[in-house]
Amino acid sequence: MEKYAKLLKKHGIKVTPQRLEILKYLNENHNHPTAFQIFSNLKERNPSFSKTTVYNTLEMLKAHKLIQVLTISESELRYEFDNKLHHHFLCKKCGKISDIDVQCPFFEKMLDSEYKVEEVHGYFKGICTRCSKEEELKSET
Amino acid sequence: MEKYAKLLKKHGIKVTPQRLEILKYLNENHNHPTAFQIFSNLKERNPSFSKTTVYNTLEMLKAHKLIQVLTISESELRYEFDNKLHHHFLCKKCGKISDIDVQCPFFEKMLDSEYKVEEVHGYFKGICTRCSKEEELKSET
DNA sequence: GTACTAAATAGGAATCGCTACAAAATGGGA
DNA sequence: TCCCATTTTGTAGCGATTCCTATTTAGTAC
Ligand SMILES: [Mn+2]
Ligand SMILES: [Mn+2]
Ligand SMILES: [Zn+2]
Ligand SMILES: [Zn+2]
Repeated sequence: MEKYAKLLKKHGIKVTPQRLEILKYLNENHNHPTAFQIFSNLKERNPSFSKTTVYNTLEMLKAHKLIQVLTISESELRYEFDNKLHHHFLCKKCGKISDIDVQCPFFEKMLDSEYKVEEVHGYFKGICTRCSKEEELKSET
Repeated sequence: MEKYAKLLKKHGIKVTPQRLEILKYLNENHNHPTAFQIFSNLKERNPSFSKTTVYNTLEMLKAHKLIQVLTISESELRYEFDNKLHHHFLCKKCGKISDIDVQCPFFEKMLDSEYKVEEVHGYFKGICTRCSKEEELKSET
């Protein structure tokens, strides 16, 4: 827990129990959770945990580039602690988001372009392995 | 207008005035509009134009892969008629979305992978040229 | 330890993009 | 023309996010 406190201090962010909990949750859950998933999980242990605090904290962590916000879903934002460059795959059937370990080769070029690039997102969408197999089984009957 | 009708017929979609209007609007406005922008523009000429029709039609066009849905914004979906592979840049200041004419080099590889890829999205986010210059001018005062 | 103060949190209301639903309109075929 | 399936419309509803304000917390000075 001390490492999260250090991280926050390093960025000049005041350390609070709620912020530590959110950081810990993101670090231990690499499934790109929604704000609501974070909220409801933390609320279980601390019933007074507030939804607003989750949104405020995520906003602040994002501003300090400590977390990444994914707009891969059409209906809600997904968050992740890991902020090194990688792509994502969204299964349209089960909703699972997987990491794809490649880096955009245009990133460097874009840095030299007329645009001031701050974020790079690579999203693939389709059907995941598990769901594809399930579909095959169904069609065989 | 006849070309839109042909396009719809080719895909087995029944031709209606509303669908033609939406296709025409998307073809003539390459600024990746929101559903609401489409709706309010078409409503000006035809006051009974319905929001639901816009969403239904966009959903149908998307299902037939006639249009692309962009999840680049954090708050709303953007639509475009052009469905050939290209990337996008979102300016966080003015909200403008620009086309970046590159193709994801991982697309082919992903097609051979365990995933069944149906969509590829490449998003860059930051500050556009115009907004960067405006910022410079401000700081010079 | 107490008092003061600014920042953070909690809880609820409000907003907004999108969807669901049912009634009315449309339009092609008998 | 009449029928019936499809489409459109208008409204209500939903869910993710934001806004607002009272309360709590935590740091500082006395
Ligand atoms: Mn990831
Ligand atoms: Mn485009
Ligand atoms: Zn799946
Ligand atoms: Zn801009």
